Amino acid sequence: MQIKSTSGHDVNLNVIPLNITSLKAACSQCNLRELCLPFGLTEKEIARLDRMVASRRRLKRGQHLYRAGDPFEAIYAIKTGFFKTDVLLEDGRDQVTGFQMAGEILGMDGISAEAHTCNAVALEDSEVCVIPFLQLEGLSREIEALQHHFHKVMSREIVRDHGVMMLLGTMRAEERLAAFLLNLSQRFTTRGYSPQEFHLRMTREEIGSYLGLKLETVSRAFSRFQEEGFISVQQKHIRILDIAPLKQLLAHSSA
Amino acid sequence: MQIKSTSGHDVNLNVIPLNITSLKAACSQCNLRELCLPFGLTEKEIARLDRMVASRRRLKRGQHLYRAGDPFEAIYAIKTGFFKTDVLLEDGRDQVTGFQMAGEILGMDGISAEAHTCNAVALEDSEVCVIPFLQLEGLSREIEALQHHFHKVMSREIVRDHGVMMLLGTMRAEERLAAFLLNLSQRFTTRGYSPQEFHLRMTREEIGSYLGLKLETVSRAFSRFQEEGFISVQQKHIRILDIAPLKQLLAHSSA
DNA sequence: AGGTGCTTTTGATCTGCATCAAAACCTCGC
DNA sequence: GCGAGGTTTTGATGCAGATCAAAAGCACCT
Repeated sequence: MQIKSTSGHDVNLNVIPLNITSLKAACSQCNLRELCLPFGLTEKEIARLDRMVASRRRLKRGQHLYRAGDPFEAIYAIKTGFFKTDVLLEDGRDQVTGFQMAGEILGMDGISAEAHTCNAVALEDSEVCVIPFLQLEGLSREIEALQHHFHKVMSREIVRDHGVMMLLGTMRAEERLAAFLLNLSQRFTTRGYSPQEFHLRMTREEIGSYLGLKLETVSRAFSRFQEEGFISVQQKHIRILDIAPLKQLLAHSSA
Repeated sequence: MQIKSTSGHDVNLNVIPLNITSLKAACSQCNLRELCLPFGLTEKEIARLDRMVASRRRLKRGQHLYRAGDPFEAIYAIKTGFFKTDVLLEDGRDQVTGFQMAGEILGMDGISAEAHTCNAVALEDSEVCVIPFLQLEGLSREIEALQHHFHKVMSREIVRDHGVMMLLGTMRAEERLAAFLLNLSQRFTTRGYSPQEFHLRMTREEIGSYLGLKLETVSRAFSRFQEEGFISVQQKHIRILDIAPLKQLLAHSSA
């Protein structure tokens, strides 16, 4: 079984290629354009999007992109980095509602009330493209493909949330963690990274909060998966050794 | 303790006033237009919406409005009645993802994949307005207020889902039920019905599925609330006697 | 290099909800 | 009015995951 050292492969795990420094946003140059808002647009249309997405914003690890209550003005496309979103109850309890990576859109929760309803925090040094929302609406009244794709992005968020509700409502601890790992693996694959091997940007506590579990339970589930030989865990470094039993865990509850 | 019969008040609980029979949709005539898609539009703009929302559909209790996998063509505005949406896992487990009432929009989950991802079932005889989606996109490219309001409606769905995730991830059984009852009460109020007294359209099992609990736990929580004098329960008829302790249940976890 | 604080792991025990079971109740068709 | 099927309530017991506790590992600072 392939537990050999990962020496040569780490390179594409932490570093997202092509980290352009210039703050002139340029969807047309961006390697994420097939994942992100420009998807399906013609070159000409992307050029118009370029002009609108005027600025970028860099965030250090731990910095907030926005906080619950902040006035809503823009949505954000993640260019590089990794984020979490969380909501807070008055009594201090909080819940991580999602983890977002390159090419994904943040901030759509703010449209309804013209203020953000959750916090978005960078889990590593990150860079986002700022998309002023009124301008996006303006442009999507002119570019049908942009309008349609934006609707799909919002709808995808709703579908994703339903998946999390399913997870929180019906799954047991190990099923939740399996679903979480498979989901990450899937998303890394889409971005051209290894599906088997990746680095978790979040703590066990944050994973637990997202999955509706305590951090100790998350840790135990990781240990269990490792004992069973499904994965290898070294702190935040995860390697999926055998994906089948993880998938099977989701396929039938009674196991 | 006032558990006396509610004889004189039932009238506005089950029957939604103004049940027009003609199948010519007419947002301009609809008493829900301040809640539903036409919100914020001028009379002229509503008239254009009227022309687009060509048809209505009636459903008997138990009938599906759409099923997971059905091709996506339209979204639906609930004119009268009550729905649930649920998702199914291959192994048979399912999760109710929401309950929808008059003025709310169903079907936005289908936009992303051009197919519905959940089932929508009428919990009582209902009527919906069919809004062909491509036409809606077309019209909202022309009517800025319609576009913006539709985005708000989608965003509201995302925010609602985050609330449910919070509930499922961090709350205990009685807190979940309290949140559920307060949410229903709030929505009935918005629609001009009594906030204190209403009729549940769903079974204990459906409530349980939505709240991530078993039906027995839901039943026990109802009984507990009744013992404490917060509410009176007679089957599906609920009367909120003292709203404060329900709210308090949500305010601080340690109780 | 050593120290401080954070994160993770692991163990022991506790508990809220699930599960199993049965009775009561409500609805509807005949 | 009676019987069948579905829904709800209530009780007894079991268990998954929470909680409490402590040690080990790791990262970052001086």
